[in-house]
Parts: sequence; structure tokens; C-alpha cells
Amino acid sequence: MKGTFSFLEPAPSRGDQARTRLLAAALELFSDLGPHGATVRAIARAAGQNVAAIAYYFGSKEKLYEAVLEGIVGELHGRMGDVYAEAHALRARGHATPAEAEALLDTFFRNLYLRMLSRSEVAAIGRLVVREQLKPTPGFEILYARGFRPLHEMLCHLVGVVLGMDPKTRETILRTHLLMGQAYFFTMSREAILRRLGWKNLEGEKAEWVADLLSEHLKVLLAGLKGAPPHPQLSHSKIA
Amino acid sequence: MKGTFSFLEPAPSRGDQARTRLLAAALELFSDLGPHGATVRAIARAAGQNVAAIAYYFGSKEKLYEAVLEGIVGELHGRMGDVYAEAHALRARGHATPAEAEALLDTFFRNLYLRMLSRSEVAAIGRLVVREQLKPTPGFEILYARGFRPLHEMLCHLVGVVLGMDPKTRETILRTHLLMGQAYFFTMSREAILRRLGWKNLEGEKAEWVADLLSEHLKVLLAGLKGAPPHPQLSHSKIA
DNA sequence: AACTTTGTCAAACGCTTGTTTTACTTTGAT
DNA sequence: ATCAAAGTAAAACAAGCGTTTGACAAAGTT
Repeated sequence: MKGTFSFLEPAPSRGDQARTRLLAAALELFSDLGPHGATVRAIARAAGQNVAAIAYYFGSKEKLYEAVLEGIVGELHGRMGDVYAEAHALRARGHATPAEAEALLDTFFRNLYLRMLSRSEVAAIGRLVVREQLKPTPGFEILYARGFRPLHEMLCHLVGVVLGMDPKTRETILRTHLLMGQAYFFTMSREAILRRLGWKNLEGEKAEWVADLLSEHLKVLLAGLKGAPPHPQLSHSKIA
Repeated sequence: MKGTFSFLEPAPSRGDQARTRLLAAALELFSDLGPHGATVRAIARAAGQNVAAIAYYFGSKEKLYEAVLEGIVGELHGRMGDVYAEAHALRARGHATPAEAEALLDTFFRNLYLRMLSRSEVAAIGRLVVREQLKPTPGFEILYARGFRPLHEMLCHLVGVVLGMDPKTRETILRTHLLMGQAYFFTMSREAILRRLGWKNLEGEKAEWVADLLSEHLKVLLAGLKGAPPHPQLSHSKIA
């Protein structure tokens, strides 16, 4: 047993420290170079560990990669958990008004952008997620089933309430996806938009400004789509 | 000199054929595995060539990669050249009405989606471009200076005309970027949206439907933003 | 204090990487 | 027919890859 006291958090054992440092270094390198490009030697060096530590703690490079993906899902829920909880509560109540759903949708997007997409300290997560979309590995299932799909379904539900549409129709799913694209595009084309703007990053007040515009676009779009006629084909097309 | 006549196109020499096949195979493999993950042996095999052919025709793997990026820029102009020309003509005339600009913007986005983003035969281009955004190599400059920036500036100009805003303000640039995100997100999150929709691809009538929704979102957004007040900070913030 | 568990480290293992070399065949002009 | 140029192909090269090994140190238990 451990004999030391700690009022902050249980003092991590030597092994836990090594494990954590390896995970952090791996996230950074995997997101920059991909699961193929990042080498175990580079990861170990960045984590201040020996190469053999990876096999020792995670079994193999591939299992380390999967552990990183698990960590990403955890980080998403950690940063967005409160908004998730609100959305789930609203959904469970069953009789949410369009105005309530729209307000929550705005909170959702604003925070998704401000807490995740604009932050350079979590930018690595976005890069790795995009990489998995480009060339899915077996680990994609982790990100999709526990990260993307629950988030997407929640947004579709809220959009459905606002627009008075069934959230399971392909029209609702695609419109929601289009809305999301505005926010996520900043992760995907980060380098290009920064050059266009002549900015070095998108943090601080700059992030707030972008969130302002994003929020306004969302509001305008939802308002304009409320009266729009349903799509002739897609409004009757439902997923299983 | 070549002694054969050809009414179609100059019969490519043996070397030109090898060069072309290498470029095609390289695009496919680079976009799937990245400039690091794709090996010269795999590229040569896919092109039906010997490994040494890459060094022989392109000098090195890196120069082959740059040749692929050049090809991408050419393909973009080849597929979008007519719409580009229209936009340039409108810009040169100098006194375009908001309605004209909006119509052209609609054409631009619709065709960008239908001709590029939805086509599986050019999907490799999209994947490679996203890869360069995630981790820019020296070759990024080719894509940015001759591909992304001219396109982005053109769209900003049109959005500026529609909304009555200076195309060089950061507000216009960011709003244009948000608009673009809706279309480009389908390249970036292809795997996830296909799973959500239960579809295998986004081609044929399905692409038309998505283009319908995209076009409608664009229209709603531009209409709603016309009366909106300028952003307090960003509307006065101009790029060099 | 003796002993087991846990963690660290350098070296070595096969294997694959991009590139170069060398010998060879095909091509097109004289 | 001859010959230089253009193109092909297999083998060899050093360097780097993920993983395994075995010796060793530190920590925890009895």
C-alpha cells in the first residue's frame, strides 16, 4: 500500500506516470504523423521513456493507439459532459419547445467550438479524428460508436425539435450535418484559414468572435428553414 | 519525331504512359496512406512499374509527391474552369448586382459539390488536400497559393457583393469560410455521415439531393445575413 | 533482511524503407 | 544494319522500423 497522503489526487505510481506520459506523447505524434508515421521510438523519446516501455505498458504500438482513441472519447465527454446532460434531460422530458431546443443547440455549438475546436491544446484530438475519417483503422469504431454517433444523434434530435422534423429522416440528418460542417471546417482547414486571416491562432477573443459568427449563422439558418417545405425525397427517407 | 497520326490525342510514348500511371497510383496511395505511409514499392506495383521507375521519372519519392500536388491543382481548374471564368468575368465588369453574385455563388457551390466533393473518382484529391491541411509539408504552398487561396478569394468577393461587405474584412472571410464548411465537411467526415445515413456512397441522385439541401442552406443564410448588423470587431478588421 | 514484483534500459532480432547500382532490352533515327 | 538514347528490371545498400530479450535497479511485502 501507498503510505503517502495526497489531498489533491492519488499520487500516481511510477508506472502510472510513465503510462500517462506515453499516452500524451502518443496523441501528439499520432495526430501529426498518423498511426503509421509516428514511430515507437519517437513516442518513447517524447515521453522520456524507453522504447520497451510501450510494449511493457500497452502490449504493442497498435494497442497504444487504441488507448489514445479511448482517451479521446473520454476527453470529449469530460469537456462536453454538462451540455450533454442538459440535452439528455431535455430529451427525457419529452415535450421540449422549439425555443428551448434552439437555445440548447446554440449552447452546444458554441461550447463545442470554444472548448474543443478552437483550443490548440485539444487540436491534436481533432486532427486524429479527421485522420480516422480519411483512412479508418479498426479503431474507428471506438470514435464513431462512443463519440461521433451519440453527438450526432443528439444534435439531430434538437434540430428535429426546432424544425418540427423527424430526427430519423435523412433530411434532418443531412441538414444537421451541414450545420456541423461550419464549425468543424475550422479544424479541417486550420492552416488555410489562418493564412487567409493573417492570424497565428484562433484563441482568446478571436475564438469568441468566430463563435459569435457561428452562433449567428446557426440562428439565421434555423429561422429560415422553419418555414421551408420538406425535401421531396429526403423527408420520407428514414434510417433503420 | 513521331510518324503516326492521331486524331484524338498525341499517342503517348512509353515513358509518358509510365509517368501517367505512376502519378495516378501515387495519388491514390498518397491520399490513403499519406506521403509517409505510401511506399515507393507499393506505388510502383500499383502502377505496374518497377521501383526504380520512380527515381528515373521523378527523381525521388518527394518530387513524385509534388508532381501529384501539381496535378491536383490542374484537376481543380480543369473541372471548375468554366465557373471560374464566369466569376472572373463578373468581377472584371465591376458592377455586379447582389442577385447576379448570389446566382453565381449558388452555381459555384453546387458544382464544387457535384463535380468534386461527391465524386468518388476525385475523392482521393479531397483526402490528400485534407492531409496537407492537417500536417502541411513543403508542398502545401502549391495547393494553397494556386488552389485554395484563389478559390477562397473569389468566394469572398461574391459573398461581399451579396452582403454588401468589403471582401477583405475578416468578417467576410470568416462568414465565407463558414459557408464553405457545409460543403467540405462531407469530404472530411465521409465515413461517419455514410454510416449515419446507411448509404454506401453519395453519388447519383443522392448527390443531387445533398446539393439541393446545400443550395437551400446557402440561400437561407445569405438572405438572413443581408439585414444583419456588422460584427462589432471583425467588420473593421481587414487583411493586408 | 530477504524476496517478489514492478519498472527501466541497451542491445539485438528480423523486416521494410528509399535510393543507387548495374546489366539488360526496347526504341527511333541515321 | 548500326548505334546512341530511352526505358526496364533485379539486386544490393544503409538506415529505420516494431518487437523481443535478458540483465539490472527500484519499490513493496513479508
